[in-house]
Amino acid sequence: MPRPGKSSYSDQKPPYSYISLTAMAIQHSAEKMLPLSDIYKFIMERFPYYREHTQRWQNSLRHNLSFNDCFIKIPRRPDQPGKGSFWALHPDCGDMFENGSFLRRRKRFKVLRADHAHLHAGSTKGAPGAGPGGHLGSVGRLSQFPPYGLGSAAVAAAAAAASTSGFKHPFAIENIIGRDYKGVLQSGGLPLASVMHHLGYPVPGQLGNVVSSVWPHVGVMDSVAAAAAAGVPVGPEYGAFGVPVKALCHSASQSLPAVPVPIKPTPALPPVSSLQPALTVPAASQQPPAPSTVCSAAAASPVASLLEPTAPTAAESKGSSLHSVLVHS
DNA sequence: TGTTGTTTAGATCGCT
DNA sequence: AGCGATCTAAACAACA
Repeated sequence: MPRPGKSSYSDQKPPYSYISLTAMAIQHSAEKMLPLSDIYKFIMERFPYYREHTQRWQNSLRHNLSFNDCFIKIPRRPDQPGKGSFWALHPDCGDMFENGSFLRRRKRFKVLRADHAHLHAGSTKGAPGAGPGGHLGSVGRLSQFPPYGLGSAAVAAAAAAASTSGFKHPFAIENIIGRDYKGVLQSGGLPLASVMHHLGYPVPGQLGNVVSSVWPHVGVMDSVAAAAAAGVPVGPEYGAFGVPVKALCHSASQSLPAVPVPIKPTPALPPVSSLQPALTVPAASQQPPAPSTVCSAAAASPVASLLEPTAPTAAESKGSSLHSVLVHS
């Protein structure tokens, strides 16, 4: 896999995997979810390399969407007619990339299910031979979200939370598309606040307060300096692909975000301090206390709560015992 | 009919 | 060498 060098990406393949590119596109969107066609558009707009051989890479990209548990499919709302579903990032997948870098995944993201019997009983199209051994993905993911309402909103909220989790690497999404990311925060377009409000969370009136109080660990620094500090070659060519001069990153002194992520959405939230233990990385994950701990906390997000429907139907019960983990290699 | 989504299979590459 | 991640190709079904 080529690494960023001095030449432009315009004539060579970007060093990002399809998973990374897709994640970028989704993260870049205001709603933190995109239809397939918009994912195509995002990639083609930013990476001229992908303006050719579209059939090849788009097929691969679709394969990745279906295959990888880090992507969740969200049905369209009735008032949003169109082709295909929306795709979002699984709330837990923010910790998927090594040091937040989109150049490399540090571990595979998988959704594990305690009750594998449902895998066999609840299969949709039958797909003979497509047993659970190879692909836990499609049936184990969040395809059972309701086509409208809380599901999509919660996904957006969790995705937004995940996007602010702990990425600090110069190739993290904030640094790649940081200008827009930052703009969303500052322009009031952050879906998290509105969605949290929708879910009944207390939302500060001023978004600036949100940024400063909800993400006090978020600072602004020069991405080039960050890259240099990380020992990553940096060249001016990144500007062509939206890498900002100033990008968000996290200070080392802060490891936990103050985003309240209760197990289930409740009108009255417990004090953040009481939530802190739940926000820490589970011991089983054996992850260092990296700034990305919120990614694990996202497991307790509204999205995660949706994985446990209160009154599951036969189909919905496929996700009733679903939980996600980051599989360490 | 074209797009979207799923699945299978094989190849390549990097890491241990 | 073995394994996992990724890429590529292909077939097929469902849907707008």
